[in-house]
Amino acid sequence: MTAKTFREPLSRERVLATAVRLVDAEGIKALTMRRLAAELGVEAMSLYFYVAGKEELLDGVISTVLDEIVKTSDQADWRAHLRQQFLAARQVMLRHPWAPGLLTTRRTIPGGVYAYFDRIVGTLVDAGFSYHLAHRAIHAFGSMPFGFAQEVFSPAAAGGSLEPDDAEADLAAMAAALPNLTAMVAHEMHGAADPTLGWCDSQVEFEFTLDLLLDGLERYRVASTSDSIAG
Amino acid sequence: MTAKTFREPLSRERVLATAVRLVDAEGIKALTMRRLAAELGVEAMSLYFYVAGKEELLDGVISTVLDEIVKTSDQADWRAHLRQQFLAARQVMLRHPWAPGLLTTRRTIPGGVYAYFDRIVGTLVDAGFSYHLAHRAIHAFGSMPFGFAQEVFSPAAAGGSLEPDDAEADLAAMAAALPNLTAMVAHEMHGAADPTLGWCDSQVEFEFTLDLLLDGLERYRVASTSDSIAG
DNA sequence: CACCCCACCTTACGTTGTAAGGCCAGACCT
DNA sequence: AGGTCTGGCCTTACAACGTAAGGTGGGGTG
Repeated sequence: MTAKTFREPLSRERVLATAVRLVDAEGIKALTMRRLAAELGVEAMSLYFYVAGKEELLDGVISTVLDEIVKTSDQADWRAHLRQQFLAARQVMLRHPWAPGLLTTRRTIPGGVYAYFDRIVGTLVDAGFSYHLAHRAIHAFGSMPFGFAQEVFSPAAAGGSLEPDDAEADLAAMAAALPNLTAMVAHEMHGAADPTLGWCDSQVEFEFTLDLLLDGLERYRVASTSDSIAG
Repeated sequence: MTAKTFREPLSRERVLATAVRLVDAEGIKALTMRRLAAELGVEAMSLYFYVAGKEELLDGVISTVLDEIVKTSDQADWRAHLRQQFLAARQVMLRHPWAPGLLTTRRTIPGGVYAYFDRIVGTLVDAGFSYHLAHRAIHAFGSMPFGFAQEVFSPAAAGGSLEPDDAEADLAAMAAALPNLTAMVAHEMHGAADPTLGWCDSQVEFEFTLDLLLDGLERYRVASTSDSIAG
């Protein structure tokens, strides 16, 4: 009877969850107050009862996404632990490719992030890091705790689609203008096993950079602890 | 005579330069077509003669900023060379704190960036890097060639101002909830020589991360060259 | 003198976020 | 039962945005 007129009552969680689904499906540009309201079978102004405004909506959206990173690693070694943690975060970001771009443009740090970093610092200190080195490590990690690296060469994930365009049209001209880059691409494409992955496997790159940082930090950690023993 | 009515004719360069100055002064939000036109003593639609639209304007703005990175290092050692290069880029980004955020949200790579990266790859290959390792290095650098690291903890540079707020109000509660983070802050603040710099000197952090990456890559380079000799 | 076209302007439309206030069903009190 | 309150949603309205369409005027060229 009431099937036509009945409507699931709104809630902050429902608004934010719907917003995430909307952005997943149609991109960040599609997230307007009116569009989101329509998605919920409601008028735009009704959202303001649960969200202070557009800015707070966006904050809530990234908080919702970050809350998906719940994986608590079972690894004992600090390197393996953080590695597993950051890779889990990366899986979340792959589900929401727009999230990194949104996160970096937000000027308020969403709630829960501090607790997240507190656990990371705890892991480092427990492993023998000084607070000073832990601080450095946090900075060095950059956005990797959130599961993404600054991929300047493929910002297409932020919204639009990457078109190959007339890439092969003037390949000769490109080779002349950019000799090193074209040589590199040629070398890397050659050994590519799976062409569907493209010549640029981000997963491998992500792990390489991550290990580079972890190994480098481990070296500092060992050096500092042996210092304190020797000196 | 014509001082009242005379007006410097528009040009793409003048439009973009004025846009950069406007964003420097009033933030990215202030960059609207009408506002920029007013800044040039002109109507909004006149800009479309020199810029296809808002998106192309933004692309042009970051291109203009990136063009400021012209410093060609005189260092012979690849590490010192790239270090000097990236630190010079950082100076540019410090002049335009909004640029990193804008760059990462753009979905088209601005012209000139490829040439820039081509030179970096050339530097690496000349230093004995394989194309494979050079590729890895490019990814590992992330946004550092552009002079900035992903600073998740201070996205305030993107627009708003960071207010200390009631940070000291419930410090005890924070210490309980975030024991590791508060301990780290306490330790780091203790040795701070210049309190005006804050306890978190980004310059030092930037260089630390940069050296971490450069040293790590150097290790890979040496390992690969000794491999090719030994094997 | 007629013409044209470059560079700029006028007008107008659709869309955005959101301020201000209305409306109505159910809860609650008397 | 009737009056009042109020939480939850809607209506209306406005300023600002990007930009499509077309006008205009003056200097250069035929």
